[in-house]
Amino acid sequence: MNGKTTREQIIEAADRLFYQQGFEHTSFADISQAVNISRGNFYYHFKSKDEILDAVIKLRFLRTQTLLNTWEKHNQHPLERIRSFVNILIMNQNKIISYGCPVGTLCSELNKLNHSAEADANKLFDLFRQWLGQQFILLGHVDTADELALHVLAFSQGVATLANAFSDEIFVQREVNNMGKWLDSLTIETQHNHIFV
Amino acid sequence: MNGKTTREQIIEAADRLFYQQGFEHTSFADISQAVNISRGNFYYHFKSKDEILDAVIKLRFLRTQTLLNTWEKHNQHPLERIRSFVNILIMNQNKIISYGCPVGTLCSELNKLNHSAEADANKLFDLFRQWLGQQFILLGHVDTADELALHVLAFSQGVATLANAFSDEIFVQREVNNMGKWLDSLTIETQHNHIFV
DNA sequence: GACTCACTAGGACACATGTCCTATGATTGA
DNA sequence: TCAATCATAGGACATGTGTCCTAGTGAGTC
Repeated sequence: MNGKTTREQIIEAADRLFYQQGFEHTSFADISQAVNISRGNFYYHFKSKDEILDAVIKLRFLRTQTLLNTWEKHNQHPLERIRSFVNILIMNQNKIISYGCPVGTLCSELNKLNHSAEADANKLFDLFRQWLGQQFILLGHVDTADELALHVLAFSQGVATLANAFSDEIFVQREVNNMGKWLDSLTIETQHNHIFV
Repeated sequence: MNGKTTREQIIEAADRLFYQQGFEHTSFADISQAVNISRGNFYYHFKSKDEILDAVIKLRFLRTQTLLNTWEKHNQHPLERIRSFVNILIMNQNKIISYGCPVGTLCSELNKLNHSAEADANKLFDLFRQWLGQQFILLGHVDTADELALHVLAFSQGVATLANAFSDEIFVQREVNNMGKWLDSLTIETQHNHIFV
């Protein structure tokens, strides 16, 4: 129909619905309705609901990697790359206000469900963490790179959670500005370091 | 048995289980087992599961109010009150690492469930927001009180989310220290203002 | 002792859900 | 053209769940 295989359509619909409604609260009926296939046909493509979850996490993982690579290519300066990350909050503002952060809310839910896929979901956080850490290393903050990475990550999670609870765009913009200034102050301290990769 | 009415026991068990397992994932069987009563007996005390959720949110709301009042009594200085808030992350470290923030995760879940109680749950956030704002006003930050309150709230949410995902105590302690320094810098800027209530 | 009433136990009921099975149509390759 | 494989539809099945109903218990009261 639209060039995508049924399997791909299922994964993408599941990805969207898991984000909007949560994993547990999304039924096979929901997904099959979204893809317009029968519920029984489902098990030809996936042996279980958990298998779909795995596929969704894998998809998000690959998408994230692609995104990070894009930011690296489009921004010579590590600081600008970090700004790209922070700017997701603006770019995806509407979605975040409606449904929160896709990564944070998924990890949180799987944690409560005591689901075995929790570790895989946490790897999404790890991906950002490693990448941000790498940028801070390039900025010269070798010793504190991981701490700074976690700080930026925590910032984004906090803003996403409250943006969702309060549906407040202005708050998001203001916090992103704050974070921008904080990033500036980091570079000023080490502006002698101009070797980037 | 232990001086509590059955109704109270149900609410407290539900409060704990909703926190640990999530609202939807907690069944009547879970709660009745925790309280040691039959599942059927349940509907004598509550007409529906949603009614239990309402009672749990109400309980949390009252507990929070009590907590905030305690902090006000025990700390003359608004800055110390705010520090008390930030220190929940340390005080409840183990729970937060295991299950995240009770408020944040509940609001997030109810949002995904499109549950009518979401608004009530968000009032828990509002309670902290108003209270923190009040303290910042007392500190002299009249115009930016609400912004600062949201900033501190977002901070706590971000730290709780990552603490849960990474199970990292050191990260929590470090971020709390950072926030402490940030609070110091706020007072230094306005240390001429010494009128507190 | 009879009565009331708060409280409890146990099971029935309808419904949704994840899973599985079988039959049928579509596509492909020799 | 025909057989084999892919893909799909539809329904069966067991299970768990929220909800509801009815019978029973036990303490207190007249």
